[in-house]
Amino acid sequence: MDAAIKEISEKGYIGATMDGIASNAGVAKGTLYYHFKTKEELFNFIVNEGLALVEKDIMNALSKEDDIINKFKQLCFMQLQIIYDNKDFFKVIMSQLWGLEIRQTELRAAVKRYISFIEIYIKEAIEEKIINVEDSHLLAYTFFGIMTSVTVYELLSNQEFNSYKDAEKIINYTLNGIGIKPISISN
Amino acid sequence: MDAAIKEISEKGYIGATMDGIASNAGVAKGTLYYHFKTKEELFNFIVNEGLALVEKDIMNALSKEDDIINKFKQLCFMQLQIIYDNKDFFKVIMSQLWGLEIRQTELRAAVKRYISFIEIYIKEAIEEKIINVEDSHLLAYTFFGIMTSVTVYELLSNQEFNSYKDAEKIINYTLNGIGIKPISISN
DNA sequence: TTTTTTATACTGACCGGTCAGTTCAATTTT
DNA sequence: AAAATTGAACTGACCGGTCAGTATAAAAAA
Repeated sequence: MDAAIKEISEKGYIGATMDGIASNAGVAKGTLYYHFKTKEELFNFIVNEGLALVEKDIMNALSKEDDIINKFKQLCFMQLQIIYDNKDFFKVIMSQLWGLEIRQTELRAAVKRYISFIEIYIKEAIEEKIINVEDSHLLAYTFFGIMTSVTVYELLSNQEFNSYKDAEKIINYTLNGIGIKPISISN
Repeated sequence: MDAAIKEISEKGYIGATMDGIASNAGVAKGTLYYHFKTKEELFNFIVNEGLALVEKDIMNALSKEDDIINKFKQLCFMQLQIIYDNKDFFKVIMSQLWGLEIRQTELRAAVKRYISFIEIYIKEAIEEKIINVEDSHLLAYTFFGIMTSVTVYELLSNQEFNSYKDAEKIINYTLNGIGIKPISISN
């Protein structure tokens, strides 16, 4: 699985070869086809398995926290931490999110499920009125965008993402914005 | 150019075929190779030309605005508008941003330039103290992440992005966050 | 105990299709 | 006349998927 994630994160789904994945994993190509019928099946397995693991991780950590504000802050922090710890996996997700191939449509469905999972916590925070936002759906996606920008940051900027200091900055930014009065452009 | 963007946004760089792009554009393959030496050259042209156009657009609009707060709000709005109007182009960018191929490294350099361009306006706002943020660099990337999440939103959520109403929400969110007191997790 | 069978995991050479890129004579545009 | 475009045929590298065969450990039969 690690070998496939690495290969696909570097070369994309089509660019990644089964030979490459196999040699990267230290097995023969035949072995890959013994376990997975097709390249696509291997890909789907990685995606679903990976996202499920992440969800489990988050659910586990948040169940221990019962103060809702802390729960939400913890959610932000974990999100950043998980993306930071699984950069290659998220590169695979991000690079394959677009496009019209079947595997991509399926990937989107999986990511959608994941974002809905995040949205649950946002809704919870809205109901308890600790968040002054009304559109939980749009916020969940914006939230996702912010969190993934970490991967972009480290990929483009030469600076390394400082897991703690930068996470704090981003979280505070998420919580309070940049501090300009609200606007109204639609009327 | 439109034909190539559409083809690549649907099938990815490798998945897109020169035959497909040609027939999509209503020209012969030979014509493509008359103008561009290789597929990669065509890709690079699209990326650089596209980003340059966007930059020009933004610079033009912002030069007409001299109040710095409005300038910044306008920047947010334009960013959303441009992404909304050029979804396919941004899909190409986002899908090709990751990975280690030469074209991808070059694409990253181009996007990096673009984000630096955005950062100029953020710095300006920081200097004028209309923004209570100190790390313009990190903010510029977060900013980029938020803006691109619009594309994700429309791709995953079934709802269509309502250009004005949703843009307002996102901008207000960008400006003021979700309204929780700042935290301090690093110490 | 020895032999045979079965199941599971793995191997890697090979085949067939795909596609970037080439070539070029003929046609159209400027 | 020169420049741009066409379209069709061709090449060759590359890669997903196949498959006959290997290894081996455990169970069943002798």
